[in-house]
Amino acid sequence: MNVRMAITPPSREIPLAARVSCNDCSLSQICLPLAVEPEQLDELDRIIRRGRALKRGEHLYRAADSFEAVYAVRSGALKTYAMSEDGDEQVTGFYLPGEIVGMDGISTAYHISSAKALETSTVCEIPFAHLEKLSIKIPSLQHHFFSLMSREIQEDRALLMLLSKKSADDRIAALFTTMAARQERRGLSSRLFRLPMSRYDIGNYLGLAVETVSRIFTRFQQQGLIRVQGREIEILDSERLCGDSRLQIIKD
Amino acid sequence: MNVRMAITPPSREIPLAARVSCNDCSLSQICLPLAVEPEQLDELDRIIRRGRALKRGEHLYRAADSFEAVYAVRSGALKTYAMSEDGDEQVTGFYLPGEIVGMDGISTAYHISSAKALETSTVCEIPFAHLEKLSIKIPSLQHHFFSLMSREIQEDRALLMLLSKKSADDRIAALFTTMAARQERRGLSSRLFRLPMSRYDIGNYLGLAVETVSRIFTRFQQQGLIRVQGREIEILDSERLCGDSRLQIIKD
DNA sequence: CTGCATATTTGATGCAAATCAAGAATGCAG
DNA sequence: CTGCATTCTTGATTTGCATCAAATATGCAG
Repeated sequence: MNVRMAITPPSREIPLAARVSCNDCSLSQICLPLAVEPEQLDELDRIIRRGRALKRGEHLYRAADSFEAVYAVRSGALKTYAMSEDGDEQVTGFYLPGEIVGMDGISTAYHISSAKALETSTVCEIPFAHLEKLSIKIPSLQHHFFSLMSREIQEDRALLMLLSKKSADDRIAALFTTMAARQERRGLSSRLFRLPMSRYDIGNYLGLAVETVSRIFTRFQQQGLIRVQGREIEILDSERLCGDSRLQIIKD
Repeated sequence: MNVRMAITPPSREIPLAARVSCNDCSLSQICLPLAVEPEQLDELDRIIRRGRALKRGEHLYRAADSFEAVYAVRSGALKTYAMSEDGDEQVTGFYLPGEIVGMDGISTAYHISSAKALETSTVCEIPFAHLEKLSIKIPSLQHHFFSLMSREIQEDRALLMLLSKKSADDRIAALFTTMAARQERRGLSSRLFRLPMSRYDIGNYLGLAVETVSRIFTRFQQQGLIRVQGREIEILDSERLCGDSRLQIIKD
């Protein structure tokens, strides 16, 4: 009955689809399985379609596609964006490995935003109808899912605050801070990381012009807060970066 | 077993708590009960604590309060707001009768925002732990709740778009449009209504200075788009208001 | 390696909305 | 009704960021 493979295969180009259980996944402690007891993991495993691959620029789903599933990012990175009637794009989020994308659309039965790979990525597909059924059998899964959606709301709220009250400096600083935190959650360095998205996407997400983003990156580097090398970022002074990117302007 | 009162009592100062069933509530078709079959409504009724009253300015909950319940607004209006570390307030939403408030906090077990009555209001309290249990027995309720949270996400996204891409004019126009739609949903006039919140709250919510809000109200009136009388609003030209509050500036 | 497309940086200028500063209207307690 | 406290409106001024324009860097197809 137990179809899991005991050991992670000996590396080198084994298609991810071959990993038939969440058990074998290095992300299990930050992804859906964390809400499921080991003995129930099989049930979750059975409904998940693993290892769908996406090339850079490829869509996972588009706005108006019917809503069928949510997706756990396994590798790479995605952005979600919405289009207003008058055609301009708004980036609404970035999704890194271990995070769940696609929870918009539950209420409408179709997606209201599109999701696009920022780089070569793989995702695990979790059909939502199955997940709902399973949530009825596994209360902790239901709770976890409520919780995930609630967190999504919280993140949007934080972004709202950023966009309506904070200076361009504060917004960029916040981006670095949250990226660092998410790196850390995955067990990676929170000091040194690579931004998966373009300056354009950053500007769009934070409600700033590309030029402004670029200027602030440069200035933060001059102020010794970070070191920038293209998309590679090193946080040099997280204190000043978090705390008072605004105050120091007043002082200086 | 059936403890419902058959008929709505003959008006005049009957405490709302006396209405012991959602059945008797005029909002049942837009509130939680819409997700529940009549024969299961008793179960929902049993877990709801009805008719908690709030005076203008009173808090329903505060940030950091432990998260115990969500609330259906019965009458009046509430705002939710969050506080950033540096002390400034961000209004994150307004809640009208039939709407559910308090869904932040599921993931953290404590509220991350505060909810305050904008005017004398009553709410029905729905303990979340009970709701989760009941959702397991009533799949349509679980789905409805997922759906509500998803809609909350969608609304935040729309607001994000507004704040990062749109002019002050567009933001105010959007506020009128969504308020009108919500009035309509309640079966009230979408043309003539009263804003429950102050200019200050509007400015805060939309990321604008109070002065800017006031100026735009005045100008919209001069342009014949609306009629304003304090907090009373009459929509005179919803076409132009929705469509092209920006375009007309270019033309004119 | 070469060349074109795309992404990023840098500088100069303009404007939408914030801020500063009063004044007017409204609400409410006594 | 009177006076004080909010809330709202209006005008003058400042400013942060967008926009325009152009140079430079980077990636990648052939």
